[in-house]
Amino acid sequence: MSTTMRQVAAAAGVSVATASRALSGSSLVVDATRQRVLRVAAELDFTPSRLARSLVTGLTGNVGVIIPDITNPFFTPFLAELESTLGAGDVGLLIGNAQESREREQALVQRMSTQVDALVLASSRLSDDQIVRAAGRFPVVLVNRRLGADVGRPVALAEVVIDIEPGLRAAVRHLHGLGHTELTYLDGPAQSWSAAQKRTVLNRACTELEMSFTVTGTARPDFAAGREVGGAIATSGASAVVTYNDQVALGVLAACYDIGVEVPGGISVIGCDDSLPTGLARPALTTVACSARALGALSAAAIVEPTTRCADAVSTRLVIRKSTGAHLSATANPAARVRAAS
Amino acid sequence: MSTTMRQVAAAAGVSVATASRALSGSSLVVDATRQRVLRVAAELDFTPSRLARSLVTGLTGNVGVIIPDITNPFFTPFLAELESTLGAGDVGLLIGNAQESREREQALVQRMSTQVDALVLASSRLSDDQIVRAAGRFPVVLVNRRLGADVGRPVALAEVVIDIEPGLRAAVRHLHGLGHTELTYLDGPAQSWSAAQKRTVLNRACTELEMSFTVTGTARPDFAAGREVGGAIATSGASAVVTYNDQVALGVLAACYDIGVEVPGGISVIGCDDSLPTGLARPALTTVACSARALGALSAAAIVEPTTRCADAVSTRLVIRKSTGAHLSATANPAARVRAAS
DNA sequence: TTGAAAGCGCTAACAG
DNA sequence: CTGTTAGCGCTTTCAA
Repeated sequence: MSTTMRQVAAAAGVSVATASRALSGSSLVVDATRQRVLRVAAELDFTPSRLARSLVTGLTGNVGVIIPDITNPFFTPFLAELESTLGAGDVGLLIGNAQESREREQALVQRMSTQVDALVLASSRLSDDQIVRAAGRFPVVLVNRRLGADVGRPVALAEVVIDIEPGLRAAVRHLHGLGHTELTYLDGPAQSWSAAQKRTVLNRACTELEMSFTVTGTARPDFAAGREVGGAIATSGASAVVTYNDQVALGVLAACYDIGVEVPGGISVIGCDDSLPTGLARPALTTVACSARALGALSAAAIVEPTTRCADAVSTRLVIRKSTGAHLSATANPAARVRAAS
Repeated sequence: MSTTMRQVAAAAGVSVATASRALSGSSLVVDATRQRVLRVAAELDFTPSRLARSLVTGLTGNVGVIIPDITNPFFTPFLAELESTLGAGDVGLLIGNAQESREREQALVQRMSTQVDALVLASSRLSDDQIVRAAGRFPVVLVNRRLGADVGRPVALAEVVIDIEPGLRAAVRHLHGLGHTELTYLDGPAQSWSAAQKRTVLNRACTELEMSFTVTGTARPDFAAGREVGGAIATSGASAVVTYNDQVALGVLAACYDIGVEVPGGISVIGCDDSLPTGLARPALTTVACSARALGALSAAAIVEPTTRCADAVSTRLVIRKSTGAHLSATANPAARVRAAS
């Protein structure tokens, strides 16, 4: 065991109460005493036990964050921002990786429940019910997800979402303006709220512009998954694809390259997030930009000052680069888009 | 506050001690009683306080992990593996992002010290001294870093490293066999132990094969940094580059593409880690493969069974793909490698 | 300004 | 098998 406050108090010739006050910077202790206690504490390499302190104060000083997949590069800047913002206020982060599993996520919530002051659920795969129940035990910040309209919203629940509609609508308008009459959406995880959200918005936007709309699923929202299905989409007659995120789009780009479909000549590709470093995608990816860091900052704010009970949202906008272009061969045989070389 | 064990005990008509025993699955309680306690606990939605339990047992059930940059895609599979392995044994993970700063890392160690059973320091930027001191307070697993030979090794310290030498040597031999007579190493963070390690090994290997060796630094070990310096290297007469990691290599590839230097025609590029999904790099990247997940598994093992005090290591091997090729124009003007188009 | 004492929620002897 | 008792290390009344 390490040094306890009792030892410090003894060594400094004061009571534990006084030592406690001195260490916590209370004004109810005369300066000379404080100095002495502090010096002794330093000499003894004393670190106060958070556990004991938490037990009596009821505050732990850390917040839990649960994400579906720590391997997903969208979440790491989110976490980094959350951590640096919160860390400045000396709160620690307990990070849980739910691995896209509801059971695992629930287990993590359970496990964290007694050692955090608040919980951030990012892209949660839990049911509305489970979330409401959690929010009954401690403050919850729901990120990139909104509760159904029918459930009673608990007081201790904040929602931080991505306002995807403007960006996504701009994307559809952009494609429409380029002469595309159809759109394929390469979807994300089945349980994902934001995937459903994107589906809905795209569907509506396409309907309004009289474009046909198709949804195709992927196993996981990553490069490999995009690459797996990208080829089939490119050769199936699709002229424009919007993907769940940039990783998937990158995979589609790679697939197109593999089979010799030109982008944007043969097919236009639009990603989501703008999470890729400049120059990584070839051609440069047109995408619905949305800052993961901003999402993290907003989430942190929702914890620090739970004043604003209204739903916060980070904005999105279309960033047009080189992966989208005019729809040239509307009536041509899809196979014609495949270069002879392939 | 939530339900306490005292309330459960009262409702079940037993003492707290019995309730505690029933809940912790002790065999010293008759089955009927246990059932009753368990039922009541479930009804009251009771979750035992980890804090209180930890305070008395001295065990927290969580381990801390500190990494220099959570945004670095090498660490996320490492974390994922660590978490899933450890999580199976019901231990929680406290993750700290040191942001490449020694001060911040030390602060995290301090903060975690009273709420973890062990600490994993990955690619630590701390001084040997600080690490030894930490290991004096609780078990430490040092990952991708080794203490200097002169410091007294504490008992509670395990080292898990990457055995980079075989892979890196194979890389140099590979280039030598291809006719390259010089090698440029694009280095990682200044404080990084593994960067120094790579420098040393490459230098030695080059000397042995009578190849000239140059080291160039980057700001951060990521794509953007690689892209920034990649162009200068490609046009400066270098015929072969080994990078600190795959992200940097990817940046170099992008830079070469930008300025029109062919890979491997104009320059050969070798990465480290093999962390990129298949098909991401164009051309496919020759790399010194090393599994971050294996590193995570080994680290987890070092915590679960601290039996093996010997240094564990994950192996590396050269994976030859398409980014390395014969050194064609040994005497030609470097500028000649730049395509006319650029 | 300081100290003594109570207690946060739980576990672990020790009796019964 | 079960209850009583004593703390784990700290904060916080309440007195002095």
